[in-house]
Amino acid sequence: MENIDLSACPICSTLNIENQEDFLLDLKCTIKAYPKGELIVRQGDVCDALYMLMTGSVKTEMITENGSLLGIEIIKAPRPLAPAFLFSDNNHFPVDVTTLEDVEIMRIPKEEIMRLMMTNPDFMKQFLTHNSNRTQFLTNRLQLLSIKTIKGKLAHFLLEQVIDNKKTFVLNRNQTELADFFGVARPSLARSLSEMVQEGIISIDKKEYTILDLKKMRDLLV
Amino acid sequence: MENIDLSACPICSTLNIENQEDFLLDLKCTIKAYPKGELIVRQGDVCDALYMLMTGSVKTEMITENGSLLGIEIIKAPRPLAPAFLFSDNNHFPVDVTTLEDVEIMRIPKEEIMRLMMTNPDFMKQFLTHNSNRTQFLTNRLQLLSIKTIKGKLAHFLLEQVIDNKKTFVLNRNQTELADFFGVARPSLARSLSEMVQEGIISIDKKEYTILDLKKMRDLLV
DNA sequence: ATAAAAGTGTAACAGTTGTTACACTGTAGA
DNA sequence: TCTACAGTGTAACAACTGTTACACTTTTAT
Repeated sequence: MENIDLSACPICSTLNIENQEDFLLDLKCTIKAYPKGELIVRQGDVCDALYMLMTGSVKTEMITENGSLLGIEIIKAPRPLAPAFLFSDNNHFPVDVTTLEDVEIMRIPKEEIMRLMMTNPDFMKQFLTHNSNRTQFLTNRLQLLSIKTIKGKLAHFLLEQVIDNKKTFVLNRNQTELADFFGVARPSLARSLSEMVQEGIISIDKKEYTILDLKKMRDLLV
Repeated sequence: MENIDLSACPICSTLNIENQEDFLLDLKCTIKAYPKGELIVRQGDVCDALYMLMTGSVKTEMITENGSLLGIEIIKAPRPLAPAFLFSDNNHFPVDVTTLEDVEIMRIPKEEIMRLMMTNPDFMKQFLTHNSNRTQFLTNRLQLLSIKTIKGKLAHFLLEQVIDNKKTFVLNRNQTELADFFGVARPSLARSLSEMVQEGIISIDKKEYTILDLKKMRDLLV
């Protein structure tokens, strides 16, 4: 807990370092630890406080009405969980949250967040920006899901991983998790992947993917 | 413009009526009118001001990379358009916005919104709540899209329209728009609808839908 | 009132994905 | 090191959706 680096947190980084000590002391909050592999929040749970992931990582997923899973994202500390839902009229968590390793979570009451925003304009701005970014993430997710073919989804997703023109990258999801993320069946995803390998579009080595043919890849989006 | 009822606006309703006059006079904003059927915002346009829909209605839709449409929502005045994106790091509109009738739109600079939030805690809270509600909407949209069968989507969507146990309701979308909303092909949607009618689950008269068999309807979600 | 446009019903067929099953491989823990 | 177990590759078949086409109806505009 002492070694938390608030400056890495997307909503707290503007708090002055000199204030950080006082900030943490003043803040009315509770910290709780959870072991690896535990379901810590259920879809539908009331969200009346900000849950800040201090250490470790978690995954969030949505259970659709037909019972199938939809992976949403993997969150690494430090970052707040579902900050947007703290203020919504229907303040319930939209996802299940499961720990991927041992984690610590700080629970900050809604009133405290309100107070912080009132007294600290930078915090408010950061909170807004972070929520906006989350919305953008969801919008992107929506776009991915609306692509109808699995190869199309793969192309969209893999092209997104290309940073600085580096065509080799490592994913943090295995095939099963990727299938959940896309909302498709695992064998179907495997089939599409192996076809893309056969067609010389990509190569795969464990979780390391390499894009071999950018043009063919882009064609999959059409 | 004079007959705008700010109290109906989800982010301005807490402004005192006595303030409303001054509020509108003080506010540095511009108002612009657009005719029906015009594309007024393109996906990707920079969003550096809050666009408040004052009169009329618009629809928003997303163009996926394969060129197909995905209808997002229909917005009626008064309501802000895409308020969440005003503060995101990548402040670009995620959707196309097209007018459904003659509209008036007020453009309020980002700085003005910041000022309002600083000076008016209620406004801030409302702004936050509204953005949270938008996120919830997107989450729900995500859930709808992740349902794999068209009948499943229809069941999810139609059951959502049942308010106060009233099993007859009027949709504000025609079949073509509904297909876009679901991200499916129009003839496919028509087929599913006519099958559901034949099976005695629903009846349809123009845009008026009646749920005849709740049990069968719920079974479609499994 | 009438023509043009938009929206709907329907069909045949192709294409893609889901389901289920099973063998195989890699990995982590005893 | 060995043993579970999770993860992967693959196949056959069923199920569902997309595509295309066209007739028909309703709405809109002149």
